[in-house]
Amino acid sequence: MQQLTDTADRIPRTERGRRTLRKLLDAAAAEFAESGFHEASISGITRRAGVALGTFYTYYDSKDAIFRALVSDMSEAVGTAARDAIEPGMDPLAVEQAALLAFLEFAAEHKEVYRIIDEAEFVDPDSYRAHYERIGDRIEQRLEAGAATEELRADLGEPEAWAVMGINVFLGLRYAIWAKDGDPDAATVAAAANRLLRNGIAGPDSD
Amino acid sequence: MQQLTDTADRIPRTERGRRTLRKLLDAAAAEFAESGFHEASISGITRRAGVALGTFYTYYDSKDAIFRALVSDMSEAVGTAARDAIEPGMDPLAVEQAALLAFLEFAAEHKEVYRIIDEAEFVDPDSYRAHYERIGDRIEQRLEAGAATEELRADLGEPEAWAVMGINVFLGLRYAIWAKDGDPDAATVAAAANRLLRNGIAGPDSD
DNA sequence: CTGAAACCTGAACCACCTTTCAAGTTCGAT
DNA sequence: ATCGAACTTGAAAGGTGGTTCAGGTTTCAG
Repeated sequence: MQQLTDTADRIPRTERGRRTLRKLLDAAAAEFAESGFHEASISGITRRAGVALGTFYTYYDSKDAIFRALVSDMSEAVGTAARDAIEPGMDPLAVEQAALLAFLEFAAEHKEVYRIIDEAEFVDPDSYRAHYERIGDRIEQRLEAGAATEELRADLGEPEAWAVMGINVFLGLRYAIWAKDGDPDAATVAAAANRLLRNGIAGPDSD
Repeated sequence: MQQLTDTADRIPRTERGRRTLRKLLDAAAAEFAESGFHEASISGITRRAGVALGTFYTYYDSKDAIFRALVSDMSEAVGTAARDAIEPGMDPLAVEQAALLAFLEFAAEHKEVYRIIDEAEFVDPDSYRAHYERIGDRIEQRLEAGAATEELRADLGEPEAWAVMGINVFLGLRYAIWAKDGDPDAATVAAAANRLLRNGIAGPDSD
């Protein structure tokens, strides 16, 4: 879409510039979350940020560019939230439970992140795919580490990692983004998912 | 967005009209799949369909309207594909495996369905949510039926249903939409998922 | 055959929004 | 204090594409 070395965003050299850049990013997050990428307008972003329209182009080359910057930020924030929840010494299943719980809480707290990353599927498909592949890889590594200590089955791989990721994302969608009155709380949901991982869903009469 | 009884699409009364409507729907599916909702243009749709621009408005009130019609069609097609895979007499875990396998094959065959339904999250959020809630409900019913015969655990509910749905959707994303050379085939993936449902992922040393 | 309804046509209208730019203001190193 | 660079401004250019509409063509029931 652009030249080779074009990273699209300019690094501000003064304090005022840094403040303006931050205001633009915050405003863009709010605007994209509220209106979606295409309904969002640059004039909407600059209005929220309290700067003139032209100022936008001092920092970003296009609407796409600021969206990409936002996706990259948020993708990292999601990863950080999950990683921070993991304490050394946890067994592999406890790790998965803690990661899911952290994710559910993060998603409830930052619904806009969910929406913006989802919309990247259409605005910036490469980042979208990279986001999920990165998370999938990380889960797969955790599963393999668990297999190495025989606390998890030995035959776990990419399909199981994507299955775990799917569980997490859909429970986030249902219980964080689409939360309803009377829903179980995040810890209860995470515990249910962990029971599934621990024992499966088969019953007493299962064979 | 419109009047009360406005269903937006007009039912053709002549044979020619029915042919034109079908051409428009097919063209719209192709156009939306290739370009996404916003990049897609009505003139692109009518060009593909081989009709004049104005003809579009004989059948649909807006770009949104034909998109909604498409989402509704496709949501139904996904449900049908899964349901047709289920044979009477299957035990509950075999049912889940068959449904997933059918879904993976359907998704690989109709990648455009995946994309269009996903994009409904932004173009027509109510349909998107309705789509997943309907599928979630159906899975939950299957789990409860399995619990009733004690072939599945008794404590399964909505969280487990959404977990199963998440597994299915993400395995579809990874192995149908983003298929790579050297990937396991659909049956292998479905079997891996079913092992997870059957036994969980815990290993010999798990407690 | 006939005529009214259904259907088709495509140029033009129009609203909206991204992006540019020339001119003015503020910052901060020296 | 000074001056060049950084930053800001907002009007207007330039494009795009959804939607309308008046007039022509086709269909099909009677």
